[in-house]
Amino acid sequence: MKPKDDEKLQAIVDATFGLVEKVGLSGLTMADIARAAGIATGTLYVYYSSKEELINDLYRKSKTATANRLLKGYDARLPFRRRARTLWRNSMRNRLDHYAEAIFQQQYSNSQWRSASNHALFSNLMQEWLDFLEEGKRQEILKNAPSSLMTALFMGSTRETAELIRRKDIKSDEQTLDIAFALCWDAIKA
Amino acid sequence: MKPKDDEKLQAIVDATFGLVEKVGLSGLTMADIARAAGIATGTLYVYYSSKEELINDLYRKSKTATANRLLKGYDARLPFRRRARTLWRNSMRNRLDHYAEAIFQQQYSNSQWRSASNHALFSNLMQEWLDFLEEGKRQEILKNAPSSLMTALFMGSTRETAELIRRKDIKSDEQTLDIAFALCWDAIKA
Amino acid sequence: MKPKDDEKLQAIVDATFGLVEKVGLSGLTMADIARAAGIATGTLYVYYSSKEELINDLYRKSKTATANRLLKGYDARLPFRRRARTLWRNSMRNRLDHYAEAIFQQQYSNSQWRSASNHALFSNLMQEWLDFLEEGKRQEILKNAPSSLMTALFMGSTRETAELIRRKDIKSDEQTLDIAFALCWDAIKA
Amino acid sequence: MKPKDDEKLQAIVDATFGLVEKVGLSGLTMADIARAAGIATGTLYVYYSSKEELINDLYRKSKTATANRLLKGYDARLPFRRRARTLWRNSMRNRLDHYAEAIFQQQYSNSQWRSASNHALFSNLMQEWLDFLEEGKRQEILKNAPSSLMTALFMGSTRETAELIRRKDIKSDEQTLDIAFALCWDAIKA
DNA sequence: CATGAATGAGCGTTCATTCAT
DNA sequence: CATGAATGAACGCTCATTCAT
Repeated sequence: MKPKDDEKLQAIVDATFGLVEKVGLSGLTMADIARAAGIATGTLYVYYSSKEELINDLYRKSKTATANRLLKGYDARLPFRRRARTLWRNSMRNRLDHYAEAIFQQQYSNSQWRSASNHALFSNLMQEWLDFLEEGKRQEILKNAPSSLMTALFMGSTRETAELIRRKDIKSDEQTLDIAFALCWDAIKA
Repeated sequence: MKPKDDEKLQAIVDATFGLVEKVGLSGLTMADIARAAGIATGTLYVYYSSKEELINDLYRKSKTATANRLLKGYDARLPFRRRARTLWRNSMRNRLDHYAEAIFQQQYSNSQWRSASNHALFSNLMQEWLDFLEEGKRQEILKNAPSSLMTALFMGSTRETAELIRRKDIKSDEQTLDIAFALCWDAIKA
Repeated sequence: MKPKDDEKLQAIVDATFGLVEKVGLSGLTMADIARAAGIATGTLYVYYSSKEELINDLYRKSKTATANRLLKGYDARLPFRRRARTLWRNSMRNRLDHYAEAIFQQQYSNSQWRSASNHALFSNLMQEWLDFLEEGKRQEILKNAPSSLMTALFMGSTRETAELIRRKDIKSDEQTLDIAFALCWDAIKA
Repeated sequence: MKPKDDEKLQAIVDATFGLVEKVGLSGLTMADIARAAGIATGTLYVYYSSKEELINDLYRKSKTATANRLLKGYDARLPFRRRARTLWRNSMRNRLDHYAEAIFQQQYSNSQWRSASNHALFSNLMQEWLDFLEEGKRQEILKNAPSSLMTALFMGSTRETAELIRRKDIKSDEQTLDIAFALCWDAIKA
């Protein structure tokens, strides 16, 4: 008996992220994914029963991986601003180091594939972030504003900073990043 | 593009925006557009030589209309914060009142249709905005930060506020909007 | 403007009957039909929105044509046995002259495509036949047996006789056909 | 065919008949058969080298079993009409008690799988039936008509009667069955 | 100009069959 | 022998584009 091959599954995942970066989520075809993964089209259906399942599973995998990366080095016992900085740096590095995944997540959110179950998943993953915001508000370190606005500001900042670095419009040295974060911090602090 | 019949051209434009709101940019088909505009598919090709041209022209039209709406009531002789407030309110109202266009612009930016010429167009239209930011920085009213970050913060704020109103998560009375704008203003002011 | 082409529609119908005779109903493919009809696969969908619609419409067309052929020369004022003979001969000739249609109808009845609406249609077409049987029973010319059994005997007789002629197991001269019909008549007469 | 494991072979046969009843002959897939039989798809190919072989073998098995059931209780020394009645009852019961097989045989006859060798097989199995008809004709108990017509009448009668009972259109008591058989008998008797 | 029938490459998916384990 | 992952041709169907009318 030949068991399902983890290498092939990983090849499918990698191929799909790579293709989304090149042709966009709506330009994805099962044939292209199979070709890029080095397998036959039919083999795709051994691992995923439909294109929808494949894309939703990829979103789940990607969200989980992103969450882990965002929380890397995060320690609730550290000073609040230091924790904010860690989250900000992690978020920005994640966008730079896993650009294809970031593109995928963004396009997925506006796509026909968005599913309710994955939206709930998103909520779970973001719970720690929302708790973080609430703690900041309680301690009057952060402004008492709707979390959605705070999140938009924070994410907008990391996204645009990463984009500027990608385009080599700004350098990615310590000093520049400190300034960029400082702006974001001033925006949300009380 | 040969605008032989302005009424038909307008029907195509309106039909396309309406369809994007319903089925998304990637769900658009030329047949659907023609049907919604009340013409034959072949006639579409009298006005636009391809789907790509149609979509790019729509993006241009939409961007121009948006720019005009954003600058409505804007007067360079008014106090700076008052001008910022006008731009912020215009931006938010634009998202609420022309939701289909907002959806279209957002999906266009992540799509296979994005063209370099239209990206440049964006810069032209936004020149006034960038001048506005530069003036604020010069007068030390705004932080001296990259304009892209400022723009991200400003747009993130109007987008999320509009979204909260759409979902009826917050009311749209004067007081609430004043608070929402105040947050944004604190974010960018020096 | 180019209107839908009756010739093409007829080509589709003819091609499909011909293919069913060769490869069976379950062996039908849209690509084969298009090829045999001399058109592109996409064109098939101008005339029928799905394979199901095509097959159901063909069944309807075929049943109507069959009904007309069966009733050809039938006159309610003629003697009963003479009318029975007319129906029997028509049924048998129909099977010989339109063999592909007969095959199609038979396979359709046992297939996944059978639809309720077409079953009702069948009832309408057969009403005259059932009335005929009832009249015979009332006049005590026919046995007072369930119509389904009478129909099975009658159709079985015409089907098998036609089949024997097709295989050249028997001749199709007047005398032979008279005997074959006489057997059927003895079977159902009172 | 290598019957390495009779239990598995029987499981395949049972599974296939069961599936044909549910999804029809053209809806059969090797994967479904294997799943229903509790084995792997590859194992199917140990017992049958192709789908065609499987189906043809099933047809052979089914025909043999049917023949045995039809001849059950048949004794050449009994009176002719009594023997006819036994054959008629056996045929009808067979259709009711082994409906899946009856469906299979009927669909097989109109399918792409029909093979010449199995058609010959049919003749062998039916030899006794044909001898029976010839004996009846010789003794001038039966009409001197082509056996194919007699067979069609006889089978049509049992098939339709069984179908009426299945649909609960008629009862299956002794009296009703006696009448149904009487009709058939009148049809073929001299 | 306007029409909509015609086109055919390409889509997501299925499935009989093979073969490494 | 038994397994089930792997294969790829073929399926029904879609759709941007063309073109005869």
